[in-house]
Amino acid sequence: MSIRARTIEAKQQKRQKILDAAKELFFNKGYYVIGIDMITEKAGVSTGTFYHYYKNKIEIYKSLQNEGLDILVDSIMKVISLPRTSSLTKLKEIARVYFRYYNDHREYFDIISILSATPDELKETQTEISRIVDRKAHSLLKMIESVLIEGIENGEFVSMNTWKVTNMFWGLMDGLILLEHRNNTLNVIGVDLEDLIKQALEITFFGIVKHKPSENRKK
Amino acid sequence: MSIRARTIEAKQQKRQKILDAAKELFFNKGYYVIGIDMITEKAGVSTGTFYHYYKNKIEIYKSLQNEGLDILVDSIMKVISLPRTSSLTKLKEIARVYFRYYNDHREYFDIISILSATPDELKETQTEISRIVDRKAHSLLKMIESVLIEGIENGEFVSMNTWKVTNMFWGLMDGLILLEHRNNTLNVIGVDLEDLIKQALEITFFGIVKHKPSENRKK
Amino acid sequence: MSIRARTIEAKQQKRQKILDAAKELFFNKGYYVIGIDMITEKAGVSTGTFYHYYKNKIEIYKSLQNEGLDILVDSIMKVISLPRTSSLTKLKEIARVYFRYYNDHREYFDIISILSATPDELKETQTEISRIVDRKAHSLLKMIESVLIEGIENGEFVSMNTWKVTNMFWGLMDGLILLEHRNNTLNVIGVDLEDLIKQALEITFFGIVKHKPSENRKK
Amino acid sequence: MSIRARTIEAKQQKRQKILDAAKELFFNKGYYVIGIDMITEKAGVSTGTFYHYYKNKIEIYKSLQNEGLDILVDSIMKVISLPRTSSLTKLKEIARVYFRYYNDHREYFDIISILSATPDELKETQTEISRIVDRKAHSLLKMIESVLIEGIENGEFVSMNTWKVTNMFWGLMDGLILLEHRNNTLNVIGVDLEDLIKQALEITFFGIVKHKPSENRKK
DNA sequence: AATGAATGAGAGTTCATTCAT
DNA sequence: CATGAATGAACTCTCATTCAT
Repeated sequence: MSIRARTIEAKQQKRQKILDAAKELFFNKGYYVIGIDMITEKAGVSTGTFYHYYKNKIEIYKSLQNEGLDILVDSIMKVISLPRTSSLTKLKEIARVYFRYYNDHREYFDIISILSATPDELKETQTEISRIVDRKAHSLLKMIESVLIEGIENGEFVSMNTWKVTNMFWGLMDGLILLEHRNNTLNVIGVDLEDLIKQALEITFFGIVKHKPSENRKK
Repeated sequence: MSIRARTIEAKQQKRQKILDAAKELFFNKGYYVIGIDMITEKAGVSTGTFYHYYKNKIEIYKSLQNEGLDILVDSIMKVISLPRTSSLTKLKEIARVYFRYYNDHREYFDIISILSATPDELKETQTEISRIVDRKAHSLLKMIESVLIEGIENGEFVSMNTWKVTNMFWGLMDGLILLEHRNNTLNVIGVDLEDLIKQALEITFFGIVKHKPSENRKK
Repeated sequence: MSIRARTIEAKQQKRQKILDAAKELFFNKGYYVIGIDMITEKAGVSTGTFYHYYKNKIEIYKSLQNEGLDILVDSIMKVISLPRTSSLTKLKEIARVYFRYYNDHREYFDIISILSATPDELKETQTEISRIVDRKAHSLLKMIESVLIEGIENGEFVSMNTWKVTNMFWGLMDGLILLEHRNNTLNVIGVDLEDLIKQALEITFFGIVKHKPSENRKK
Repeated sequence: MSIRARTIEAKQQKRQKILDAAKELFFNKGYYVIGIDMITEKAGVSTGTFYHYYKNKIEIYKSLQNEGLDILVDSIMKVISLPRTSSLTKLKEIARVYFRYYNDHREYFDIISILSATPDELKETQTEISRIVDRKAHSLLKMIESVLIEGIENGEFVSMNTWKVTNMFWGLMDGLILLEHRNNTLNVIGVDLEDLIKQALEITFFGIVKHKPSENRKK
């Protein structure tokens, strides 16, 4: 490895070090409580270095969203491109993947949670990374919508407003995970989150799958 | 009405005016984004007046929690003291009441949401109002627990850790409402929140009600 | 006593109550630390009432100086008008009286201490009471000067700049009392303040009394 | 001198510039009258810069006490370590050194004056510098006490409570200097402060030195 | 005469961001 | 590239004083 390469790598490492420090801090305390100084101190760099790698406080928050989204998108892409899999199964798999993501990358959860209340500034400011994140989140939902469209086309699902249902589907998962995120006491009575999600989805999907006459769901 | 009485009322009105301004602002933008100046400007009072009525920023936030909780507690009390009502029905009624509360007093939702992420300061500072709010929230859950205990005693429910189940029950409702709160698109496919809550509770209660042999729940 | 008289008296009492509260507070904590609210609360009156009796914060401080000075001036006047008393004895008596004043009215000491560092505002603002206090303090020194002049005239003292010596004489006493005021440990080795003052004055007076050739300063 | 060194020096200079501005202002007007803005304006720096160098208003005041104490302690240390000098002479020298200190560093006098009334906050807050100042003041008195102990051991002084006498000794000097500090008119009649201190100490020391029967106190 | 609610300038302090070195 | 000193607007909060009742 050349010196030049090592230097470039070293830079990337520094950038990541800052991001990691910010990730942990934002996750624990939230956007407003964390100051730049706390991040630089934890990362072991100077203020100037911070601003060398990130334009401002909002930018690093967006970068975290970006990083977190990348991991999630990757996992969901894999599910969607599964061959010989029913659309309903894919949706269920997507839910399971999201749940796994929550379990394995808890640090990102609060930060990416797309629909969650984001700092005001985040919404107003439109920087480069900001647009990337928005686009990525949008494309994530578009990917899910494609499953719904696929399902309609192959006769699994009834006709529907796919975009609205996509959003609702995501919101449902998000809400249920949040439920556990806030009070991890669900399994007290033998119901664990994964099960709850499954059942909640069943209820929801009841509305979108094409019913064979024999099927009956009593309330 | 005497002059004196009119004055006292006027004072109360001004206090409320400040609280209302704060309520709307906190609701829309969150604790950290809102400055005292924004509240006083909206309320049409001076900085000094604000601090005449509220000790500090945290205190007014707590006051909003208090006010919001009072409305909710009142409604739930009424349900609990219903005569000739099964414990299960009471729990379902409590859920419906909470949903109604969310619908009618949306301004308070983010602020009181007991399990939601509260500003760090709120947790640390222990003022008078702070203790009142904590006690009130606790007693709210205790009231719900009493329904569970009642249900166990009259043979409706199986034996269980009532306190943990109480928390779970509340978390479930809170999570589901939040789900709608974030993206109000649930009814797109004909499932409205009230229905969803009902069904979610059915799933949950399946774990705690005593089953007669004839009852069957197919999944 | 008529109702009117009783009312007037009541007013005086209220005025005094405020002054007493202020006296104790200023004495313990100093001018800047004490707020109007502390005074009114201690006195059991409203803010408005305070400003009814005293123009502002400075004014009540000056009033305390005035009251304190009155007591002191009275005592010193009595000494000065003593018949058949040498000027030197008078000066020594004045010192003793000042020492007694310090002992009996310690609350006033910090406040009146004429030469002590007074709040800046006090020096700059020129109100009615302000002028009275200044005049009174000045006349107190003038009274002392008169003893010196008397002493020169009757041959007890050498010729001198009486005004400067007066100031020095007062400063000496003030400084010595302050010495004790700050660390009341003088008597540790058997020297009590009264003695120290006496001796210090002896040293000082050695410079102003006319020495007979035979005189020798012993002890 | 390297660029780096020049920079470090520049930083120290700026820190000192702020301290000097504060010194003069505090000295002239007192702790409460001086605002941060006055200091920064005089020093020609911004508010932020002030807080870059000093944690808060109390801290810079303590820093001044620290700086002032350092100068004084240095001088007194030199006296104490004088070889072949009687303990009584050392005490007298300490007094002279303190008087010189007062003369040469008048700016510090009000600020360090250990026994003087310090702002309430200063007493209550326990910061790092706060502890340093307290320790330094205490060790200053301990140094003086060591002279007394030495004097007792070598038979110069009678047995006594050395700690109490130390405090009294310091208070005596402090009081006498304060006397002059307030009204610099002592020398009006040919008695200057240095002389007065000497004489006052003679009186005091008369109580602690071992008297040979032949000794007679004259002057 | 008495009240205390209302005022608002100004206090001390923080912190995201810039820029000379 | 990296530093961290410097900035200053903005923040929360205080308090002497006023004035309608």
